[in-house]
Amino acid sequence: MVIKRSALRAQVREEILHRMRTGSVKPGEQINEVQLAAELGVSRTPLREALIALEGEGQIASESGRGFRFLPLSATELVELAPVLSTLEGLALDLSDIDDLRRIGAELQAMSDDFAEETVQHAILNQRDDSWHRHMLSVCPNQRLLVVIENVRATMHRYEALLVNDEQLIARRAEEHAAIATCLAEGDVEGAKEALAKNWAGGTQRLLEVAEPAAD
Amino acid sequence: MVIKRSALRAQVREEILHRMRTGSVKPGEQINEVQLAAELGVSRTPLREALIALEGEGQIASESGRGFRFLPLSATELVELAPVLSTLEGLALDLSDIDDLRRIGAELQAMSDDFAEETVQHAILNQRDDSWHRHMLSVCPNQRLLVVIENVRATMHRYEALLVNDEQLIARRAEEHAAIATCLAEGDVEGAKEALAKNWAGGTQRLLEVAEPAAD
DNA sequence: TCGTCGTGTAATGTATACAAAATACAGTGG
DNA sequence: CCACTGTATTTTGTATACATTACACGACGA
Repeated sequence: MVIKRSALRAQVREEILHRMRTGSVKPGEQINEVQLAAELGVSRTPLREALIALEGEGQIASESGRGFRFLPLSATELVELAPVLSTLEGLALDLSDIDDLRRIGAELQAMSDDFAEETVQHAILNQRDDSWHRHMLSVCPNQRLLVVIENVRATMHRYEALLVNDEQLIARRAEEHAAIATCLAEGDVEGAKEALAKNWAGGTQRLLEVAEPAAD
Repeated sequence: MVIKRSALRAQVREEILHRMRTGSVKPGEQINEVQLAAELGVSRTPLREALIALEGEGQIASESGRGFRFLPLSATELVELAPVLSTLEGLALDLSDIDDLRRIGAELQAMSDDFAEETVQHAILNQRDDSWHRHMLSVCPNQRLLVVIENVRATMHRYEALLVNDEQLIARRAEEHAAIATCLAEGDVEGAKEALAKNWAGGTQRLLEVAEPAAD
């Protein structure tokens, strides 16, 4: 086993990301370094390092002399991100070996059945959604593309706190994923890309419906 | 005028990026913080902050306990990045207003003529290449897409030091850009996307030819 | 001779201290 | 009463000091 003794700044970064994704911080809120550092039980140094790393990743904003602030949620951002992501994942499918996709398609079908299972925590659900897409992309040979996709997805993760346990929502996700998987299993890449685009467009749409208050 | 008193870490970040792009640092090289900090005339704090920011941007690597190192150049990376970039820029064209593209196309034609001018420093040339593409994307309404594109381009910038003043190279670039511009001016988006893909594929190909030693 | 262990040195990671900026606020003048 | 200015306080940005980890090197034993 590879033991990675993670630095404090890595742990702090994870904790901040976690708070952003569980909605325990107000988007757009100003960050007080001393306060947050005390809260996390570390000095300002690793905290600032974590904040700067997140800024580089586009997850946090800073203004010189004025410190850091969480990025506000914006309907525009979400709407803009969807076509980017579906295009990139579509490219990933195009670059993948067709036989690999057929094989993976079958596995993805089994996974999408899990989505229809009894009610689960939405955190778990998002995690499954993640691993589903990751599994779909696992046969794509273009590593750089996967990195870019991961970055874009990270940006969208900021919105996941808006999702609640909505039965209908869960059902639709299961349907959509099943549709994609079926296309892949049949080797119909074009159909899968189309279904993928629908999946992302629908996903953002549902988020927007839930999140009226988070106007742009 | 908006005066932005840039923090030290921002200046340091710029300087490091500059060194990476002018080839004055060895790719893959380990970074000695105290040495580099002394060289830049700052303390380790803003230097480390700049390094961490660059790490978040994917421009340098770090291993906990082992510090920072410049990323090695890799032929694979370059090859993988080309389709990502051309796909994204193609998407940008798809999302742009067709009339805007026609107008911009004419302006881009004029700009591509400049590429054919008398020999210029390759730094200047890259700068022009940049502003050419940026101008092409200026009518794309999807701001997030532009951010993602900028990130990918930033990664490719690490390779620009490999380019030398090669007449043939310059000529081909001028041709390719002119081809794209012509398509846009005629409102032929599909043709432009095709030419774009050729441009990026060709660009990376030329880099690879020049840079045999930088094997993966 | 090779491998292992232990020590010393140099590097990174974190905490604290200091400096400089931005904000809040009270006082003054109109 | 409002606007402005100067000062106090808070907060960020940078430097330095300390702790801890990784690395190099040499001694010891097999």
